[in-house]
This record gives sequence, C-alpha cells and structure tokens, in this order.
Amino acid sequence: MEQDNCGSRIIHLEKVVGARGRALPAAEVEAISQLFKAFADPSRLRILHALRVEEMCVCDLSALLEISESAVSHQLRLLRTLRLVTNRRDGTVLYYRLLDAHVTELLDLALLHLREEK
Amino acid sequence: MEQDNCGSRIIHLEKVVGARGRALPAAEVEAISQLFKAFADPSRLRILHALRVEEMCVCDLSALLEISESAVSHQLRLLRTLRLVTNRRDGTVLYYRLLDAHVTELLDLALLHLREEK
DNA sequence: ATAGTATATGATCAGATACTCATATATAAT
DNA sequence: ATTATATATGAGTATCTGATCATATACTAT
Repeated sequence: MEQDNCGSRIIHLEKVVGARGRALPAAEVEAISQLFKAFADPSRLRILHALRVEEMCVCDLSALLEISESAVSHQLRLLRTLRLVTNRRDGTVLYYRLLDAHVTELLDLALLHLREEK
Repeated sequence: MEQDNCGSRIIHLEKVVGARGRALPAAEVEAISQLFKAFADPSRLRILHALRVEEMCVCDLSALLEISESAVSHQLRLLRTLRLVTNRRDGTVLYYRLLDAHVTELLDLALLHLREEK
C-alpha cells in the first residue's frame, strides 16, 4: 500500500495517477453538475418535458404542474441562467421554449435508460 | 382567461390539456429525477467519469477525489441503489465499475452540450 | 481466536434547495 | 394617470443533501 502526499491510502497508484491524468477540469465538473442538477428536480423536469412539444407561458405551466406561478418563475429563471430555455414576449405574456436540442436528447436518453432497466 | 378546478389561472387551455395528456407518469418523473440527481453532484460525477475507463476500489477513489473513504462509500451506495455501478470483491477489496453503457452516453452528451455552448 | 485491512453504515450537522408569501416590475387598456 | 394582468424577484423557511466522525462488518493472515 502506498501513501499520497495527503496521507490517504492508495492501493493501485497507477490507477489513481491515470485517473488524475484524464480527470475532468474542475470548471467542467461544476458545469456538468449544474446541467444535470437542472434535470434533477421533478418540477424542472416536467417543465422541460412539456416544452419539448410547444412553447408555454408561466401561468399555463403553473396550472400544469399545480405549483404557484412564483415557483415556476423561479425555476424558469434557473433554466434561463443555464441557457436551457429562452422566451419571447407577446404583450404581458412570456412564452418559454427549449433553447437547445440537447435538452430533448438528454431526456430521451434518460427515458431509454429507465425503460431498458427491466 | 379560464379557471381550472383548483382556481389557478390558465391562458391557453388547449396547451395545458395537451401537455397533461402527454405528461410523464409521476413514477417516471421521480425515476428520471433520481437518475439525473446521481449525475448532479461533483463527487459522483467524478466517480462515474473515473470508472468509464477502468474499475477502481474505494480507497483509490477516495485518494483521487480527496474526500474520505466513508464519503466515497456513501456515494457508491447511492450509485449502486440506482443500478449505475456494481462491484466485484477480491479479498477485502471491492472493485467498482459502471453497470451500464448509458452512463457513458449521458456523460458524453452532457460534455457535448457544454462544449458546443460557445 | 486475534489482529489487521477494506469497506459499510448510522448519527450528526452545515450548507444547499425549492417552495410560499409579499412586493416589484413591465406591458396593456381605460 | 389609474387599474389590471402577467411575470419577476427578495426574504423567509422547512426540507434535503453531502460531508465527517465513530462504529460495525467482512474478509485475511497469523
């Protein structure tokens, strides 16, 4: 057994060294983590899934999810910040839509994974 | 403007009805949410990414991530429960590996998404 | 049996998160 | 300007989460 410079145990030094070599940069880990976090909440997931088909406004999403419009708005802000959705204004109504085909692909892949689980 | 049976506002009833019709079942929402949650934490993400290449034991992962072996073990339990990783025992050492090609695909898709973001 | 090694698990706790409520902003209509 | 509608935002809060520490378990070797 070997020791690294922090005192933690290492059984297979070559594996650890190799893994360190190809490890994702910290910034990328953080970014991917945030991306998946966006999909990790039931409310956001349902919003993203609804928007796959057509744009929707805040209050319709609120009715669909049966949570307050404020809650929907907070979640949409997060999704906007992550550049997963965008909106267009028509009068006082904001219509939200998916910004990126990858959103749909990620959802599809997750569904495929689950449905093959049997 | 219309009202649903819960009193919330609805601007486009046809959109809400349509979205309700194709909505994911609650159980599936929960399952997908949990799947993405597994990828949403930096430590688990780094574990999964490391295991893409080769199996690794708990203490090597602990050295790689620079968190306690206990923390790694807790995260691995979660990943085991979600059937994303599995292990084989050799003496006292447990070697963990990815259980499913979808894990790799999801990671690849996320990376693709980020790198196309420019 | 005893001691040592590798991992698992339970308790605990600080920080993150997802809602609600109250309030603010932006557009429209009178 | 005033009022109404649609959404956004800040504060507050209950819950969830991800780590550590202490302890338990599983296997090995003597």
